[in-house]
Amino acid sequence: MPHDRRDAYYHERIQEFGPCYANFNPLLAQLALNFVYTSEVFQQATGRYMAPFGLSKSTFNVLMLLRHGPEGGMQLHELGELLLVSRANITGLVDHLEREGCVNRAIDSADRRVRRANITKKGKALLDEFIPVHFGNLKILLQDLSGEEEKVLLGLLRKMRVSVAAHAEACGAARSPAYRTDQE
Amino acid sequence: MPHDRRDAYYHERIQEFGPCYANFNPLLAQLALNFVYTSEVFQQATGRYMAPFGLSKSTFNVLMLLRHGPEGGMQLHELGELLLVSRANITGLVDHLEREGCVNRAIDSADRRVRRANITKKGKALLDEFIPVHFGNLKILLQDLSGEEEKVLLGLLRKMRVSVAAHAEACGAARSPAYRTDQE
DNA sequence: CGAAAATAATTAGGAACTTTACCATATTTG
DNA sequence: CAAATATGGTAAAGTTCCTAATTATTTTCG
Repeated sequence: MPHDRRDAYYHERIQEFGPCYANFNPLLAQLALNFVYTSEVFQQATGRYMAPFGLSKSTFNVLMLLRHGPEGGMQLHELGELLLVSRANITGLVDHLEREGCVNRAIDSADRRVRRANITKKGKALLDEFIPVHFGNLKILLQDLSGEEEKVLLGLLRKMRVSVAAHAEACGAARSPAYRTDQE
Repeated sequence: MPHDRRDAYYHERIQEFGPCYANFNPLLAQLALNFVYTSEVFQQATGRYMAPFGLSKSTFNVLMLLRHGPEGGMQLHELGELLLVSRANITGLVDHLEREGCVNRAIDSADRRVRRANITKKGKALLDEFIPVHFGNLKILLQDLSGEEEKVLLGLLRKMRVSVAAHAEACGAARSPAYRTDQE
């Protein structure tokens, strides 16, 4: 079943080795290891062609949310919640994007504590330039999956995420720590 | 289809917004965004309960490879290749694990350039303690997926990884940069 | 109303991970 | 043996992320 060396190391011995443990479930074990591994491979490949555009996974996420999110921009606070990072971190990310002119901050007229981050023309132009490259590369990278497989994978990823999010509290892994520490 | 706000933002407008772009494929776009998002949620949840054991995604990967990898340990160089990180990075990771007594380095008797990293008793004991917790938590986190779904997901993740790895070169995202810079 | 609590964002300080570039040592090759 | 190659390590730097403390603003409620 495995197709490369790292997967093979995990696979070969986990079957005989696992049963010593309580809670052992070889399928879950393989799934977790392969999920992390696949995400490393995928994000390394995409990161490689993002870098020349001055984008990283995080800054791309911010720009995509601002572009596809609600009109009028988003509160930094809200961005942080969606991206699962602390407010301190989102401040830094927006600083970075602001320095490059892709985003601006505006004080919310209704609540002056709030800063709304908006994507600028330059930010949109950057996405306009990057996204076709991204889509083209995704088509290449994922070419061995059929459309049907992509659809199934997308559905399972969503289901997995919802499950993990719903049950994270049950294993002491509730929410972003940034929102835990303040609130109790 | 989407089950949360971040996914919804992407989903709602990408359909109408995407067609402006060359290469647009809404399925691939959703797949990429959801893959990254799911991996953030999953790794945040697992990271939360790993931390008290002094483990991170990277150090856990190293220990798992040393435990399940070949007898006699692995070359640092080989570890780096498997984990897709530079030699400088693997040096640091092994330093860290060595400081904590979970790993030791031994000079290879056949080739004295080579250091072999081995997992120690303490490292094994740490895994012995952590893995049952990990498996228990995985069972909780992924409880909304059926066994069949887990099997399908595992298969698709492997297929996706092989595809990405095979075609990474075709979009200028060949190998770990560490192995590119030195070798040409 | 006005004091206390809550909320939004920032700053400061620091840890972890990662990279590139360079260096030291050991091996292989011609 | 000299040159090229291979393995590891060190140094400097950047990114991402965190916690804790601070500032400004708004909300709550006695």
